[in-house]
Amino acid sequence: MSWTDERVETLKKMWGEGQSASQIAKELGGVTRNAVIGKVHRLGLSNRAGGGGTKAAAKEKAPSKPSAPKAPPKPKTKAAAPASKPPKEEPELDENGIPISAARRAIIPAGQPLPPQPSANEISPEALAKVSEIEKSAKKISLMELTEKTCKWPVGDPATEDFWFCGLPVQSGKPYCEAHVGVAFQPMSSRRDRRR
DNA sequence: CCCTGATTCGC
DNA sequence: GCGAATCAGG
Repeated sequence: MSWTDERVETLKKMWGEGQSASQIAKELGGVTRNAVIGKVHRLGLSNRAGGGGTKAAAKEKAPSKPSAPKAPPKPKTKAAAPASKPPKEEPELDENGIPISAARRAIIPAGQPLPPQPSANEISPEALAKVSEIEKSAKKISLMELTEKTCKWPVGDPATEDFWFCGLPVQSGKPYCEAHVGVAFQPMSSRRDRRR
């Protein structure tokens, strides 16, 4: 794949929207996130702030190897694991030693945390705005499509067709994407004014 | 371990 | 110019 005008345009657009390099790479297809990042740099828009030339991101990398011709710095020696591979799918055990049935996995892909809809909660307007924004581009996946890596934030009314899960990439080990993590784990400052 | 972007360097 | 490998961090 080459960087056609269209692809570059998509790249710029998505990068401008704050999409991650990996997401952009996935969208474009045929490229890795490295390729995307590399292109971003070559295009000179590595910094999303840009505006004023504030080269704040002056990260000093250790020059490291001024003279180290052939000194394997990273012996990624992944010693070939012998072969203790009981090919049979052993019933994976839960943290409590409880076997997890495949059926159960299918039903509840990533766990059970069905989040509370903070509906009328007082959340940072910014966080809410962010959520509404990302929900527009949410993948709108179904329950069955949830994985450990998809945001499990439910949107809409489960009793209607107008119900789906965010599905965007989760931040880390969290069950939600970054935006939803923002509203899901609110520090604590809602019910404080309950002046009794 | 998952992920991020940043840099280097052979192609 | 390109992007894999690597680095440095969250």
